Amino acid sequence: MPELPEVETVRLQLLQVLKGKTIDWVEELHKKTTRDTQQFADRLHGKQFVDITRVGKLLIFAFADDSTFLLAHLKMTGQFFYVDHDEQVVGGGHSLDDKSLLHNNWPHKHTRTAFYLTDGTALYFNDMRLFGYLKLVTAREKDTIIKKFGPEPHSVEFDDAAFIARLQKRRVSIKAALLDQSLIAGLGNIYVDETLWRAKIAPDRRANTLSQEEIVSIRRYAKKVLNEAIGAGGTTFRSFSDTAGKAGSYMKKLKVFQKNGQPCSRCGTRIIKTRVAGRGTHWCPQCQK
DNA sequence: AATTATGTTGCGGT
DNA sequence: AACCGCAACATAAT
Repeated sequence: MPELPEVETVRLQLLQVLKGKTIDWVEELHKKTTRDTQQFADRLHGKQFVDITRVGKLLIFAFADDSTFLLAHLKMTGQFFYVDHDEQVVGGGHSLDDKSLLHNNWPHKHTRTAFYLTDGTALYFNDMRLFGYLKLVTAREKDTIIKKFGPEPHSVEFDDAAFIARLQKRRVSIKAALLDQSLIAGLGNIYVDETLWRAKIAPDRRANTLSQEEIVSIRRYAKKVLNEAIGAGGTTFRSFSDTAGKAGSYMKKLKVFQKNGQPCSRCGTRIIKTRVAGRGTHWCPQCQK
């Protein structure tokens, strides 16, 4: 599920409900999720949420005690759910009529970590495939990790010239390059395919064969696609909605992802699905060159 | 029923 | 530094 727009959607939802709340105790239902952190539960007792930020697809929780930060990566199947007294659920990737999400059914099969708050509400981290992680770090460790990320496409610090220079040293496909979070942060499989269709670039082009104009165009459309997807509350191709019932609507705007066999909306040629950079890749063989 | 695919990244080896 | 393949894991679809 989550690329930058989905993680941003989760961030905004969680910030609304968690800000100012204090953790009473933490239950680790599967140790792998917190594998890198000793005394995970003990260290979070009494911590008060003050902010949630995001770098690429990584969520960063800040507390009133700024000696400690909680990093959360959803990877493929991580989801946060916040359950309040009225059994209203906030999170990602669930359908509203799923009765297993009622308060008295938590934690459930895929809940890996549960945060019980002092006001009686709870935050649950579910992760079916166990790739995601929760990790406690110091401010210094957090900064070291953040430095490894490239700029996000919409960032004011994004330097087109530096991006061009780095891409022109890469002999891998442009698809592989755009998935590399150290070059440009936030794109995943869906939004790379969508960006390249809009920029009219074939995903298997070697990065170092792109012109400066083409690279600038990629950045422009990456920014546009991500911003539109954030505005739509993200994309998911399984049932998805948030408590307001509007999240996940970017699905309707997809041009190529999971559209194989359907006519390209620009030229009518059938969209194909091939394997590029080891990933299922959707594109128009006619208008992407 | 076995094989294949799935939204992400990190590692080890070249 | 860049790159490639594979690994982590669970489940649904073919």
